[in-house]
This record gives sequence, structure tokens and C-alpha cells, in this order.
Amino acid sequence: MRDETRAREADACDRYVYDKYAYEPFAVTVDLAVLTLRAGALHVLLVERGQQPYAGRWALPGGFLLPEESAEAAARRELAEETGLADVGGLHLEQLRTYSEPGRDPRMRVVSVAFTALLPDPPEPTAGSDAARARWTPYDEAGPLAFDHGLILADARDRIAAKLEYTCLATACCPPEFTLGELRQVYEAVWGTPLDRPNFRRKVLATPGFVEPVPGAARLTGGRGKPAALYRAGPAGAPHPPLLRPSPEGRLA
Amino acid sequence: MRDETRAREADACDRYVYDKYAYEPFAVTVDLAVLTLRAGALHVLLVERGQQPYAGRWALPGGFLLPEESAEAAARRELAEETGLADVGGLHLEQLRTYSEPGRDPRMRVVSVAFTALLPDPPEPTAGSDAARARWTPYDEAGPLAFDHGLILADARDRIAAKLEYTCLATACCPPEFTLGELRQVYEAVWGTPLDRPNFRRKVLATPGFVEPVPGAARLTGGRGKPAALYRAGPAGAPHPPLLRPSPEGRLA
DNA sequence: CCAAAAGTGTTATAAGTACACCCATGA
DNA sequence: TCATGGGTGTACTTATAACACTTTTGG
Repeated sequence: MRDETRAREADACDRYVYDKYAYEPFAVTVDLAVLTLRAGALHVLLVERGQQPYAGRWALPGGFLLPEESAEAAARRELAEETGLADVGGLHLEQLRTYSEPGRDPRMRVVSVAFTALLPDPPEPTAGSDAARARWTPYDEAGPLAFDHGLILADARDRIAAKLEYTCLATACCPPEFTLGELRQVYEAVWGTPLDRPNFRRKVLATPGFVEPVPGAARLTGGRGKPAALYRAGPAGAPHPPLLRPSPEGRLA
Repeated sequence: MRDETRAREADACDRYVYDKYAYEPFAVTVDLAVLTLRAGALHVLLVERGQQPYAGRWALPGGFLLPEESAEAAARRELAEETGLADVGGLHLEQLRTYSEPGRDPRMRVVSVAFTALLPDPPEPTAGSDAARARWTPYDEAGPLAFDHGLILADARDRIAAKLEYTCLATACCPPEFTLGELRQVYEAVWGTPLDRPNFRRKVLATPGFVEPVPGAARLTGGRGKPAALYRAGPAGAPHPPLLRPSPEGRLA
């Protein structure tokens, strides 16, 4: 809190000061809400904290921005480190928002840029050099998290739920070849509501480029029933009209 | 760029280090894309830079976070300073995203949290203590802006355009009492497309709580034609079903 | 056989689109 | 009177929701 006056005078017109060390430094980090589907249920990747504050509590993975790295690059690097995935380049990674409340870390001023990702077929977390322990946790069993990570996680789910309505994002959560039943499970798990199977099928197939059939292939979804045809993700970005959630509730205000 | 190794080791499990000055400091700022409607056209509030870099170029208003201030609070403070508005508390202010590319400011590492706001009845900018010159500029005439502010401005318009579809945000851009023609102009200006007047009217009136009639009142919209009934913003946050843009194009991918 | 999941069909209602038409006002 | 914007009506098309029904597998 060294010189608030100078900060205000340096505003707008001469917006950035030249003395880099004139202010209390801000730490800038990224936090990741990495979601996936396991056995039809939404899961989130959590790491266990080894130190104070919040020692022993679970937290979202994350870390500092390196000096020459954008927040997006830092998030992608962290994602690769935590999941052990080799090719993290093509994965869907979306900036949620930035959390900057002064008291969110008791030790110092930390501004965190939050991202969310939706992964298919989750590999076990590496629990590598960084994290003491890392694990996939069912979304509903993610107890109180460290810092404001519970809020970030809830925001992530809201964002993903909203994007399922007007984008083809759901395929990001499926293996390369998937059945329409598996695709429907993504929607049902994220929205927390069952969908009408026939109508869902028609809606998806009626959207050009949402999915593409894999000729001849078939697979059983739950070990039972008729084998289902397989599809691959198509090139389309957004269905039109969108695939709206059943309940009028749950929409953002 | 003092100690990258430590930054990585301090990751995840001991996520935030204790030595506040161990790293190259990041400056954290807010940038504001303040939009409004003047004479049926979308305008944005710009300030003229007096110093290098980008001296003489127009830029979005913005400034540093104070040491004990969240990004939201800083944005609201800047908004009040730049517009001279007395009560900025109830205005719609939305976090867009955070811009963190290493080279976005040539002098030092600046991470900027961008916000957008939609104002009614724009007061002339104060051009107060901060800004050399500030003015409302038609969106289409906002030439090349300083830094990456052109990108931020485009993102702001995209966000506002999307939010008009599934929220009742448009009333934020109208005076306290407005005609349905004025409300429709908001959509047409932001979306850049004409709307069918009768259908728009029905859609708005059919949404409970979107607008409330002001009994007996009437006003001419463009100095011509039949006087139109006046409405006030209602309590509803979101129309259901949403008010979708006409063209399938322009949707985010 | 039954249970489970895929896949097809049908029907009723709701919503969106594209107009035609009349009304009230200022110039 | 004409141009302009407000307001109402209506026919057509599309989308949604809620089902019933058949098919193909495993147990």
C-alpha cells in the first residue's frame, strides 16, 4: 500500500507506470476446474493441499504464471502436468473469469484467472512433482474446497451447462467414437435432468455437422440392450436452434 | 524473471509463495468497454492517450487496482470517474475476460481484467482529472485503438449481443421510461440487423416481468408517427424462451 | 422369458416468421 | 396529403414435448 495517490494519477491517460516496483506486487495465478464424465456422473479433478493455509483440504489444481507466459498458456501447462496427458493442445479450455477479492488468499494479494476444461476418458491423475495427491472426485462429493475454489467450481459447472445449450461442446467429453446414449449422458449429468431419448436423438441428428456416423460400427452402451451406432464429432460449432434445458429455472439472470 | 524453478516447485500443493518480491511483478489493471446508444447507433466511451506508447491514439478507459480493491470495485470506480455519474452502484457491469498476453504492453507485464457496461442516456464524459480527452465514439468509427483494446471492444460487443438473447439486459440501455421502439433499437443496433416490429412487440410483452406499462403515458419516438406507450423495466432477469437473433450466423463456436 | 437400451413414428401444442392492415401524429 | 412510427390481426411454417411402439441384445 505504498502510493495510492500515484496509482490514481497515473490512470487512464498515462495508464501504466514505469517504476515496476512502486506498488505492492500482485501475484497472478491460474486455477483449473477440470471436469469429466465417469460412469455417467460428473467428476472434477482435485489436488490435496500439503501446507497451510487449508492444509489437508482439497483444491483445484493451478499455479503461477511464468514471466513470459499468458494465462491460457499457463492453464494448458498446468493441465498437462496434472493430468499427464500427452497432447493437451487440441483440448477445449475456456477462460471462466478472474477472481480478485482482496482477502481470497490470507497470505498475500493473489489474482487468479480461472479456466474450465471438459475431458474425455479421464486418465488417472499423475500426482506428479507438484501435487501431493490428485484424484477425480464426483462433483456432488467435492466437499468444502480451499480458498474460493468452491465458488470457482460452481461457476465452471454453470458455464459448461450453459455452453451445452448453444454449442456442440458435449462431444469434447466423449471418446473419439461414441454412441448417442453416451452423448446424452453428458447432457444429463451436467444439467442434472433426464432427457427424452427419441427427441434428443432427432435433435442431434438434425443439426448438420454435430455428429458424423461411423459406418457399420456399433457398441453396447451399458452392457445391455441393442448395440448402438457409433458417431464421431462433426465440424459444427453450434446447433441452430439451440438445445435448451427443459426447466425454465437455472437460467442466468 | 528471477526464479522460474521456484515458481514451479511452489505449485499446486504449496501454491502461493511467501516471498512477495521473489518474482518479476505483474501489474493488474481493469479496462472498461462502456457502451451506449445515441441516436439509434451503438457508441463506446474512449479516452485519448497523452503519452507513449500509443500517444494520441484512443483507448478504453481503465486503470490500476488499488491494493485493497477487487477488480469489480476498481471497474466501478473507474466507471464513476470517467462518466461522472453520481450513482454507479446499480449499473450493469460485467466481467468480460482477462487479457494476459506477455507483449500486450511494451513497457512491462500488465494483466488486465476487462469489463463491459451498458448505459442509458449517456452524460457527456467528464474528461476529469484522469483523461486528457474523453468522448463517445460510434462503434463503427472507433479506429485502431491502443494496446489490444480493439480486441477487447469486439469481445464486449459479442458478449452484449449474446446476452441480449437470453437476458433482459436491453432495458439497462434505455431511460427509466421508454417506448418499445426505443427498446427495439437497442437490439437492432447491437445485433446490426432489423427486427420485425410486430413480432418484437409481442415477444417482449409476452415475457412476464420484462417490461411494465406506465399507465396513460405516451411519447413520440422519432418526432414522427403515432405516440407510443411508455414502459418501465420489469423485474424479470431472463425471457423464456430466449429472443434469438435472426441469422444463424454470428453465433459463437 | 424379461429387462434394458436403441431406434422409429405420431400427434398436439407452442413458438417463430412474414406479412397485410389500420391508427395517430407532424410537416 | 404524405411519410413515419405505433399497434393489431392472421396464416404459414417450424420446433418442442410427450408418448406408443418395434428391435436387438444379455441374462
